[in-house]
Amino acid sequence: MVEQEKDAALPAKGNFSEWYNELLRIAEIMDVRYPVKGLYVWHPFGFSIRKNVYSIMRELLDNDHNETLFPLLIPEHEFMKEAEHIKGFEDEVYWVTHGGKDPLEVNLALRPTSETAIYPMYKMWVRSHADLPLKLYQVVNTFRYETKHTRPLIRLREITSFKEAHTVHANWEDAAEQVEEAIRIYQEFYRRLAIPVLPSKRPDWDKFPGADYTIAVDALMPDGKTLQVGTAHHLGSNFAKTFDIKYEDPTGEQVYAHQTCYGISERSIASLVSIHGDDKGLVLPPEVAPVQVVIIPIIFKDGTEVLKECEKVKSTLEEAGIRVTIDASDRRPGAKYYRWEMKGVPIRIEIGPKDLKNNAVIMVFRDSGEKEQVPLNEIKDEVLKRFVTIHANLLAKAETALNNRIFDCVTLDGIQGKLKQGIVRMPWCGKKECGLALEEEIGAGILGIPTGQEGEKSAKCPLCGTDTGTWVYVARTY
RNA sequence: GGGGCCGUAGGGUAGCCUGGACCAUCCUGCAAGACUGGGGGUCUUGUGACCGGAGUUCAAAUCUCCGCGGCCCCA
Repeated sequence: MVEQEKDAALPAKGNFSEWYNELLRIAEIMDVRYPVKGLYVWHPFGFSIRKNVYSIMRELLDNDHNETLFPLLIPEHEFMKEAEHIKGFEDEVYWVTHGGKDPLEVNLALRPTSETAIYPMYKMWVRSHADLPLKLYQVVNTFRYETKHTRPLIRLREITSFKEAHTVHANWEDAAEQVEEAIRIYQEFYRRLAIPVLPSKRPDWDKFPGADYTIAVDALMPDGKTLQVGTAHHLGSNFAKTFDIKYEDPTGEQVYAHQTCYGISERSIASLVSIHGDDKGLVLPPEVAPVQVVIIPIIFKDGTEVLKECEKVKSTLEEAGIRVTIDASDRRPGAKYYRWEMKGVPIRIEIGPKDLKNNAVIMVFRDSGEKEQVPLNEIKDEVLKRFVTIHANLLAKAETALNNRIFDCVTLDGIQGKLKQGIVRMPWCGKKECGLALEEEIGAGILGIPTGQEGEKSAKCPLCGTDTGTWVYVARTY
């Protein structure tokens, strides 16, 4: 057994659950040892990934949204206004009931999401059709008292990185258009992370409490389960009526507004880490890698010359805006390779005495493992060029992995085997009884109807036998 | 919702069944030093733990109960 665990070795990715937990620890993304169930700590390295990921989100939203910040605490009487909404959340709300030793006159909810914090203010802010559309977002923590198995970045009691947007529109159609826009933004966001996602319209029983409908995007995890990594909700005028959000239209009439909200959380990072990572650790798209290039000096006896060259290469790259680190610690080079591979650094540059002689460096790429010699004066261009191809390669790989694991089934026979591997697409008549019976029968969830679906071949609902042209995604979900 | 398993240094473990020789084993990490350095180096020295509380007992890492935390399976 020569292959005994070297100290920081990961379990194989095939053992996903263990691999995931170990990766978060060894790659220094999350520390799960905080002594409260479901609450976890971001390591600075993980937080740096988060910063890079969320700056993409901000870039995409800042086109026509404004960032804002609302309070964490919501008074009970506001929280309790929307009946459907309460029903959806009441079992998982944390309540603040005391100030010091004294009971509060009005209990305060820790936001599980911010509709009921934001909309009382929207009531005051929205006056005229000229105020619309109103598009705000915030990145905040939210709290849900999860009773199920909690998991870092995936199922949390404190969601630390909830990006929620809340928009107000003049009519239902404008709001519907905004929901589509939200899904386009999310798909672009995930494209930048090299993650393919599947948008679908959630079945009625699975929509956001208080919404007209919900469209969500799901990513496929390595173990074949899907992870819901973004949602967009058409709220109709349901909340507008409850919170009395009205505007004066051009004819001078007071009418209820229509609203949407859409959110993404650190589940985006769970999918990022899980989908690209491999047996050696993280694999990060260059755009979000905290360290984009690591330089490893190869030192024999006196390392002065080598280190000088490393510094020169570093400044060259930094001038091009690249995030570079030199690992001059006194570990063996091999140990450094493993360490930085674990951390997902897209490009490694090795510089030793041989390279000084050749006026070149050795470049190694994390995604493919490929090695090449690059002349000193071409380093910057090569790195920038490779950043592009690495991203393309990761995306292509992930797309292939996804497409290979979507299976069409027209009957329930053999469906279990497929569900173990990934997502099943099957006909469904659209009736709730059939949907729930199906979920019960196969022990998996209906994700929803793929958006933009039309002209599908007609088939029979495997439960009731009705002809239908509607196909749905079905999967085991997180 | 139901059932099961588990908790020993920063990480992984031995010891637990059958209480005593355990001021607790080994690997790894960490700190210091020396030789080293193109894929996880070697040696020396040092550092660090029985989840919390209550109970049983002459004696608890070990047995019992409660709490907290983790993992797995089924619905």
